Amino acid sequence: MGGLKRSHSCNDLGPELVGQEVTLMGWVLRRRDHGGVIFIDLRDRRGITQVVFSPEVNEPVHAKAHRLRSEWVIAVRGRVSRRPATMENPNLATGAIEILADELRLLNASQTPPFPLDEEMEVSENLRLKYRYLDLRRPAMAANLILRHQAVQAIRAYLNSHDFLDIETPVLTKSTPEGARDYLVPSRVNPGKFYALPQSPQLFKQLLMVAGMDRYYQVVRCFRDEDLRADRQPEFTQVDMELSFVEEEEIYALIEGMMATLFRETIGVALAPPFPRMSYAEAMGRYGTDRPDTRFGFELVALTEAVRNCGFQVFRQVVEKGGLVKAINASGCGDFSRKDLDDLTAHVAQFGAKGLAWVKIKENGDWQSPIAKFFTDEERAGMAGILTAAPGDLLFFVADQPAVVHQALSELRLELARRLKLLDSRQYSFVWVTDFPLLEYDQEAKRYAAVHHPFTAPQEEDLELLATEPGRVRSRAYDLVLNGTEIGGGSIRIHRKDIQERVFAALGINADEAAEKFGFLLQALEFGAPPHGGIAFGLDRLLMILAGRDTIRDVIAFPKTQKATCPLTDAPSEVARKQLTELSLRPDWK
RNA sequence: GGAGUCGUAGUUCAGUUGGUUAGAACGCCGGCCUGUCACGCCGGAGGUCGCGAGUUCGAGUCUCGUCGGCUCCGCCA
Repeated sequence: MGGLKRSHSCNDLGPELVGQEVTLMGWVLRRRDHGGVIFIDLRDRRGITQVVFSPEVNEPVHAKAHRLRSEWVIAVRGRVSRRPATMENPNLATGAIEILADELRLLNASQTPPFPLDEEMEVSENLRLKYRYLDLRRPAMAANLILRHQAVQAIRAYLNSHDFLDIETPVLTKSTPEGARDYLVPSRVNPGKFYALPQSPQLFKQLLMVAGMDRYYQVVRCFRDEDLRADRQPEFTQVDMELSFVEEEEIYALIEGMMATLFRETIGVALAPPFPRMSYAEAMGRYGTDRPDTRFGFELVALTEAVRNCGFQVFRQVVEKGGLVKAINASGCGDFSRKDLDDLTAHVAQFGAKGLAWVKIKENGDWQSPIAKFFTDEERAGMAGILTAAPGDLLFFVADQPAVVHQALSELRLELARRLKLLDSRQYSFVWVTDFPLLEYDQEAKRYAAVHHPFTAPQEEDLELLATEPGRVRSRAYDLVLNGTEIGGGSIRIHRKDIQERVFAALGINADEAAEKFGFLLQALEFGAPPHGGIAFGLDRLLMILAGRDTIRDVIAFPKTQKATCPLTDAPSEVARKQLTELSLRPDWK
């Protein structure tokens, strides 16, 4: 750099520095060449400063500036100059000043970038990922990484001040049954055996509690070999924590404080804890999902009893077969077109709904609906009353088995909210969802499976149901939901071996299998395991919401495509035959 | 495993019912320009229409397959 040293960033020059000589280093964002005078917008990750090359200041330097191109890396030495009042740029933090260049060093040239970096133009994701280092130069993307840094710092500071220890856990660990598909790593030293990458440090953090560490946290990478989504990557980051000698209330308060700190210190939003709470049963009943978006209404209303003996066969038969009939009052949507209704019907069809009955309430209260004729006046009035229907309203009904009704109406209310633009990304609606079932019946495997994970404690008063009606046992698990996204979840754990064994029994895991898969945990529980519990947050999802983005890829420096590839490095890739034989792997696909 | 959608210049897109030489904007290259900040003006270059078959006198356009991006279902304790 020829003895030059950067004195300031491209964002911290103001009128107070007028007359001072500074040296900036950065990338050429744009060149405006007027022949006589040349303007360069110089960019680094902190901001943009205008540099002026004038023949009156330094003719050779001015001549040199003609050659500058986009994304060239340069060093500029010059004097800070106040801009004439009419030429200030209010869009730039440094818009009151400019640099009169007296020296220009070309630190590196650049090819013309494959896509423009200077605006918010939508560029194909493939190209952005292939040239991610260019994509990340764009101020919006840089801001996401900066936000991520600030968020992690705020969380660490909060947990450090609450006496937590940051302890690392293994990345090469043991594959365990249940849960997501594992990423496997073959062991060279132990032919035919495999490590698994952790889906979460669950067992290790429990062992740390047995070890007396009391309060543990880690910002930790986790791996799940499942199909990707906008909010799911094969590797993602958890803020993982575990505490001894606590119960639910202490964890709720701790986390509410952490969220308040996080939101204040990153985006300057003041949250107002405590957050509302809702049981799983209530969430399913009112919203049809265990992660309700509580920013808007359109709640589900049960009509099963009201239609049990009604004249509409479709509803009656569903009820007779043990199904549900539920409805949403899309208040004020009576002007939806036939196409709107068709689109919404198609939308709920993807979630298994065989139909979507609708009713428009006319000015005189009459029903405009394909199904109006199947009901008596009394039946219509009864349902309208339950739904508090008023003229101009639009009612939607779904009749089916409970899971279908709930999913269809849950997705319907989200789609309605999107269409009506009710989703304000600057509104932050938290809710704790509690009292989850401990187990659910897996139709395919013909056995019960853990809703949360197998180490979640059952609620004391439901313990006796474990052997008789396992599906009715409630757990001490909780999720924190923000704007319809599950951002974190955890539970009070089982710390007694006898209860852990009873849960394994309910899961159909026999003693031998339990010993083989989790023997180390069971043994640890016999060596003075303290009562403990914890929670883990999906850092990427949390950041997506903080950044107002709709995919976690935008808050991850180097994410993967939906096919789990990396266009930048071309991972995954083939490996040499020798590498496979060293690992005792004998591929048979060629 | 399945559904949808997109793929045309470096980028973002348009391209009619299948019809002659595939367009625009931005970017790029050259020239002019002393106050711009998405500078302006003049000129120019730039295309395997993702790939492969098929239908047709003729395919960017229709059909089938395939590859890739994205969204979703299943899956994700």
